[in-house]
Amino acid sequence: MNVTKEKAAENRENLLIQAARLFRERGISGIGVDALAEAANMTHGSLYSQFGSKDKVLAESLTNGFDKIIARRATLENISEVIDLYISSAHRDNPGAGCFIPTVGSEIPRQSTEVRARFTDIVKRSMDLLGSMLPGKRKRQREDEALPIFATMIGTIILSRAVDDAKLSDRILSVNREYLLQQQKSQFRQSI
Amino acid sequence: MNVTKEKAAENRENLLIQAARLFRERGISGIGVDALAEAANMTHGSLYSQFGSKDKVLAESLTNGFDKIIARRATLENISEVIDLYISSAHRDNPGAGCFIPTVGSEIPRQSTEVRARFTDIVKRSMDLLGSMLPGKRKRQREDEALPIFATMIGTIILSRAVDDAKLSDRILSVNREYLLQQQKSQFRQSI
DNA sequence: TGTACATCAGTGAACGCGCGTTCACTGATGTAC
DNA sequence: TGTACATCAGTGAACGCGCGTTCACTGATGTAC
Repeated sequence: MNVTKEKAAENRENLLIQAARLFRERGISGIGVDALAEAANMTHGSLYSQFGSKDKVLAESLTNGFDKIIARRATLENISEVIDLYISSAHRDNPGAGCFIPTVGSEIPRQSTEVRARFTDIVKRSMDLLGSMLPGKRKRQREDEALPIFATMIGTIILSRAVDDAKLSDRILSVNREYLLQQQKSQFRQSI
Repeated sequence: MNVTKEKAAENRENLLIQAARLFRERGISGIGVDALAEAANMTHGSLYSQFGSKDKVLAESLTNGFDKIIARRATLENISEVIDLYISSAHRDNPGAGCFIPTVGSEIPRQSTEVRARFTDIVKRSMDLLGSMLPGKRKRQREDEALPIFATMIGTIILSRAVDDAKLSDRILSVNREYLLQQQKSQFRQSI
């Protein structure tokens, strides 16, 4: 080893950070092993020495990236804050730092067993997190309350990014954000 | 020409049908020109003679495919019927015959100007169609009512397809379908 | 503490393969007279 | 209606390129004595 164990771990972590960004920016089949390695100042051979395959890089970067999103948002307690953050132009315009689901979600059905399992875990943890901010009595009930909100947020970001018309994109964001926030308010009134 | 104009138009139409299916089944970057041509019993050279590029095939197949979905569903008048059809295991399990948005939506931001324009047109026509089934007084208002429903349907199908757990997938479908249908009912009651 | 050796992260050339696209050519269809 | 020619959908070899992966090798770090 011409590098300390510490340095190797640092290189590995750096690769995962770049990979998480690039998969979200360009899609799974839109980024190659060479480009992933280069973004982390590695050779592709070094990437293979660390991970063994592109698929493993994807699997690891999904979990690692999601952990980082959660850590960054640990202060959020209110579902309305989450809705505001998620359905925002900042999120729409920065896929590389945002949620994995709208960026790689439609490629997941064609991925390996391991990648699908990791992705499913992300979905479950998201349901759990959103559910913890909702008023239902049982965990299951809270998750069920979270599901339509979750799906709406995902669909909204996909539409707002795909559309070729800035005004329409802003409209999609604001209409759906207001819809979800309004619904939360009336839900809250009902529960008093 | 070793083929009549009629036969050439038929070949073109056939290619578009196969392309619309394959783009939805495997994603835009997941299917190659050779495979597209082969699925329509063409050579890739013939495809280039007809379309000039993969991008043009995609652009044409988006519009052509969406027209066909609309034609097939011309009898639908009720938003609840649309929700039932869209958020169904049949739709989840047959991406090749379903809506384009959950399958290619996240790849659209990286496509050509023409493809993005075609896709935006599909989004606008979908908003218009869903809006026409909603009670708002003005067209704009009806579209705004349609947007959260539209986004929820898209997000729901993406989640249900991506997830590696049949029970969870079914649950996502049924919870979100019931949510939207229930919401329509209460909306309807309010409007009487 | 000094020496000998094992480890293994990282290097970079090379692999076969499929990608999107080009191009010279074919030959039946369609058209002009 | 018959003949000569233009059209152009379709053919298939070839292009350069990037893909994911393999592999023999390097050499500083880490370890055993």
